[in-house]
Amino acid sequence: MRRRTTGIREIAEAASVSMMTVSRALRGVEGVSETKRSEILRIAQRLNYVANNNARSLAMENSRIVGISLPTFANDVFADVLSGMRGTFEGAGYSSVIDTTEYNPEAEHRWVDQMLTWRPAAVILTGKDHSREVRRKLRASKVPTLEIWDVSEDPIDICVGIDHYNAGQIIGRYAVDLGYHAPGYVGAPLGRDTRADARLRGIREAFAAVPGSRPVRIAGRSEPHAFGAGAAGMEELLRRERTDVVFFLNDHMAFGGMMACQKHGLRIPEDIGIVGFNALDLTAVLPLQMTTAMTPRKRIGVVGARNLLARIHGVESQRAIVLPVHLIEGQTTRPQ
Amino acid sequence: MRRRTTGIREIAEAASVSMMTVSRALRGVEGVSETKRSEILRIAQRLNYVANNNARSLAMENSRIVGISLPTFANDVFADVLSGMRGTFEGAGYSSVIDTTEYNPEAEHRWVDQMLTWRPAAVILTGKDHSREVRRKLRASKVPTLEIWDVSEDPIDICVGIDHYNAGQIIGRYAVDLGYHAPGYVGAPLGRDTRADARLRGIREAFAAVPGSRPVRIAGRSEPHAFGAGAAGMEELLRRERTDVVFFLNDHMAFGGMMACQKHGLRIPEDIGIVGFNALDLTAVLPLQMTTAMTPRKRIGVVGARNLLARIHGVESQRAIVLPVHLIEGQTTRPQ
DNA sequence: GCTAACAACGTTAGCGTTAACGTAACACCC
DNA sequence: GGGTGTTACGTTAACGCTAACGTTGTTAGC
Repeated sequence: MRRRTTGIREIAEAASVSMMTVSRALRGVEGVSETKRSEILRIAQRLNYVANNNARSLAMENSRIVGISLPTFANDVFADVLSGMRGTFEGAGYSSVIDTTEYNPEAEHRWVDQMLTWRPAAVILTGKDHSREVRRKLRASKVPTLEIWDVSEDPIDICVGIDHYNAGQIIGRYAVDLGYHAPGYVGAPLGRDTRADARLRGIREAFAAVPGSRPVRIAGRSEPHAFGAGAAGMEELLRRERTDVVFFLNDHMAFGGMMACQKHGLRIPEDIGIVGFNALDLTAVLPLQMTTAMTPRKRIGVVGARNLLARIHGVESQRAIVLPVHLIEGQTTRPQ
Repeated sequence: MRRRTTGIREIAEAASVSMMTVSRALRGVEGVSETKRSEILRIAQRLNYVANNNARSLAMENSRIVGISLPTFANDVFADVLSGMRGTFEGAGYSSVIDTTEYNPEAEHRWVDQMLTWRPAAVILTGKDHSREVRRKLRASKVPTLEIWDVSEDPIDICVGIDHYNAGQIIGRYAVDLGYHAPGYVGAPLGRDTRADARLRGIREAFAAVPGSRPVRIAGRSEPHAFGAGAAGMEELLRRERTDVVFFLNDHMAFGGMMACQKHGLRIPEDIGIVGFNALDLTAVLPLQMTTAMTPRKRIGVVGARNLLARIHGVESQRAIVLPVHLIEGQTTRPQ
């Protein structure tokens, strides 16, 4: 039985020191003279040494991995959140392992099971709605857990996000104040994206409070591609009944909806109002500035990562952090 | 010194069998009677057993992880490629660990170093251009390696992608055939995205072959957001000189460019032609079907993953696979 | 009734690393 | 010169799991 790969034992032999000294030298912890350390590093390099993280994580009973679960990559929102988080983690020496659930709770459950077998330093989930089992397992594992994008009064551990219901109210009330009274909504099928559902409730609430307003008509599309789904949802709404303002799940869908309106000869905002969500890059280049809500996506990532790092290091902090959403009064709704 | 977590030893004691039997039962390999297997699984469940992948990977000297390196998440192209790959891997019991390099070769190098410490079952890189060290380390590690999106005559191991130079020629020649002769290009700064650079060379080549054509004027933007970058690049081009057709790095940038044209009162396609790339979802909802090139993104993912799996299982296959790109003759260039 | 074959287990020896503890050498201080 | 630190190491025993091989019991075949 022969050794095949070079490990710290081989380095130790080559340097005539103990394995422990090599381990210390490679990790950069104290207890080794600078002379020896640099010699050991040189030898490691020469032997093409590649550390074995599996062995390290086993010995330390915890890995420097942060697991991140997102619903989808096909959404600029999560690209922004990620870019906010990744930098912070990498700076602190953690690697992130990302996966998507495609809005499927079972996939999330499987992912958590799989993730925990790696003994991660922390876990990040999207949203506040998780199966009872997922919550139980994460809490039992004692792994620091961060929930992002949505906020909960009873997070698994800590959470950072926005209040989606309130965001819905904000854009809903704005439309109400502009005199709209026949609202429509185009999003995903109910139950799929619970954050979007919460916003819809906020919008409904805003209109329900006004006498003479019709309830919000909804059309839900589950296509993976936002632009097409927005256009298709708008078409469906147009076929079914007249609305004077339509809210969309996000800006990309809203743009798809605008294109459908244009195709049908509807002028924006004269004939119909359009309200997006998120204030994505797209909205800035349109000839009509879109009415939408600016969500602090990058900040959610940064604040979340920072708090989670503190949590990993044992610092207790605020369990739930709500970041503000700002309305953008654009030109796709009628002027005041 | 006490045991804290429950491992297969605890299960073995509770079930009055050896650790090895538990290991076999949990892994679902043969050598255990069905009666015992189900009993062991029940006990494992009851004891809240969570497998330890670090220990398993250490013992097996290889993990069931596939590392995937992408340039960015802020690009629908890679979301499509990913969705094509992920399904295949998960079906085969592999987890994917995704990271982005943000087009930075050093970040890629660091990522490879980090990845190899996990002893992955395979590694996937984007593009064919990697530092000499990265190539050496991956080859020395014997880890099956797949390069996607671009193709190379000398891949590290295997590759699946499209011929970007040829794709550039295809859209370039199409524009030449339509009679355009003052071309422009809006993309990323040269050297950042080597695939886009190859396409630009193809476009240039197409125009260079035609007498009377001006060389391609270029504008490069490095903003992370495609729509804004496309608009800004177009503005820059308009400020500098007249062009009769503009190629963009991708469809989203092209749309940004179209909006800039509209702002300046330029009609499409009467005053200026617009050519995108990728045939993303967006192009289907526009009132003017965009002239672009359809790239087989999902198929790259599927074919790549399948070939890589074969490679993991020791099956030798074609080292380089080139998939076709189809021109979409839209309405943002003048009719024939 | 003996052997061969096989299924169903158990034993042993690692996998590469680190934590915890031990030790030798030397300095320092009255 | 005895006690007390401090620095720079070394030794030992895990960490949780699996590969390889060994053992036992049962059945089949003649």
